Amino acid sequence: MISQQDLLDTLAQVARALGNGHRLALLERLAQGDASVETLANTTDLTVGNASQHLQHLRRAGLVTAQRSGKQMIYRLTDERIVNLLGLLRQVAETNLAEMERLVSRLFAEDDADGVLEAISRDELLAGLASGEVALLDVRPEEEYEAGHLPEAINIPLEQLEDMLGKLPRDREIVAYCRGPYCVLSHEAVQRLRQLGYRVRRFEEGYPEWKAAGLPIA
Amino acid sequence: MISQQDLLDTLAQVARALGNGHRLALLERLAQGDASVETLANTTDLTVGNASQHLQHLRRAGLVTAQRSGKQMIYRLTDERIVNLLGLLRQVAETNLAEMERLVSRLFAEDDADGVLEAISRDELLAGLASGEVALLDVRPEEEYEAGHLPEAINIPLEQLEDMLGKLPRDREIVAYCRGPYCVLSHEAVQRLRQLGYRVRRFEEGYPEWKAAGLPIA
DNA sequence: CCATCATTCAATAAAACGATAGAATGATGG
DNA sequence: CCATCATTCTATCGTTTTATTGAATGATGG
Repeated sequence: MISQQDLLDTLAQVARALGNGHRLALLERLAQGDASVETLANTTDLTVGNASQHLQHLRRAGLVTAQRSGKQMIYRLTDERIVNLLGLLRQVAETNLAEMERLVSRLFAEDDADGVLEAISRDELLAGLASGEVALLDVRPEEEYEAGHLPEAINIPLEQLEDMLGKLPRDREIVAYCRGPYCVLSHEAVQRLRQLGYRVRRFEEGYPEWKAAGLPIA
Repeated sequence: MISQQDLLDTLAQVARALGNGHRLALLERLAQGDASVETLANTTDLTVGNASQHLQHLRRAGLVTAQRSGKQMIYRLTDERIVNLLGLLRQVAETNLAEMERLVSRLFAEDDADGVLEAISRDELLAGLASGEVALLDVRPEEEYEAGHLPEAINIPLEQLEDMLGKLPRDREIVAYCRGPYCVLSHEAVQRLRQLGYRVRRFEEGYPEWKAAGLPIA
């Protein structure tokens, strides 16, 4: 006989798959685009063997799928909603766990005592784009930009920021985005561009959240 | 120095708190309304000590809060969004984990070979209520009904179903609901009422989801 | 078919988790 | 203040999870 508890136990398996920082890092990386085990291992600072093991765990939980392409295994998220799930988990954690707020503020707000770096919300960004008052800047590595980006976004990887200033408009406010709410690339870019006199803010989300919301991508 | 990984590790702690069937059962019970440790232990088939331990775990993760009331500790969900989080987890699991689908169908669909018991969605229900074509039936125990229920819902606990048929209208379709998608009470009620000739369907969600969506409650 | 490369599997040890039983704490009513 | 009740804490043991290591598998190009 089947009870409701069996369902909850199975549900718990899925939640347990999310219950490891390394696996969350793998999922966040996969939200940028499909990748091989080696790529995933490199971008998450794991050994290949360890990454493989965590990916199997995620696969058993139905969160990722794997497909062979030549010598490599290419992993991908099974479902766009996983990004929504992570986003909601993040929101709940930030609201209700003091430790979380402490970490977030230490990661981001240290150089922002006056709050001028306040991030721009999705709705504000959509309005700014519609009115043509905002130019979008993608500061992720070129590879991730190529795998998908917000419409009309200019790509300047953070390392090359000062070398490619010519691509940035001076007549509009710039909104920088990167991998997601916890990615520091856009935060760093905003600080450096402000020093140079640009009018620039950070988008509070990133490419994966934009895509998971069903908004158009390029 | 703080890294993004520290944030993900903290986030993983919260996810790990969801990674146990008993704790999910406790959260589902709390979604019906606040409750004492003893009540929670009884409704989830745990010993009091064990329930207490799991509740501490949930509290450390920021998912529940406790407040003393006389001799008892009353626990509650810290955040309505936790219901949304569980709902999204459920959706992702059902879509991507074959095991999950198998369990759900074995729990519900055994006596429903012809699919006539198909559940009604939230949008359909709202339309039916607006047009007055639908009467709502809450088949949870009276105590949970009293703690909160959908507007205009009639309460007939499942055990007393046949004794209180007089409260049910004959001129409208009846929609039965209970604790949530995995709760079997409304499913059972629909089967028994159909045998008696009533026009009745099951609401595919439950009271907590309705409340978490910000819809009006009584 | 062989050498190579990417990935997975298998075995191990350390750490974390989960259930239980019994002691300790904290509030209540006499 | 004492007895009682609800809950939490402590200690223990068996199970599960995690990282590491090295061997095995599977596809590729010569």
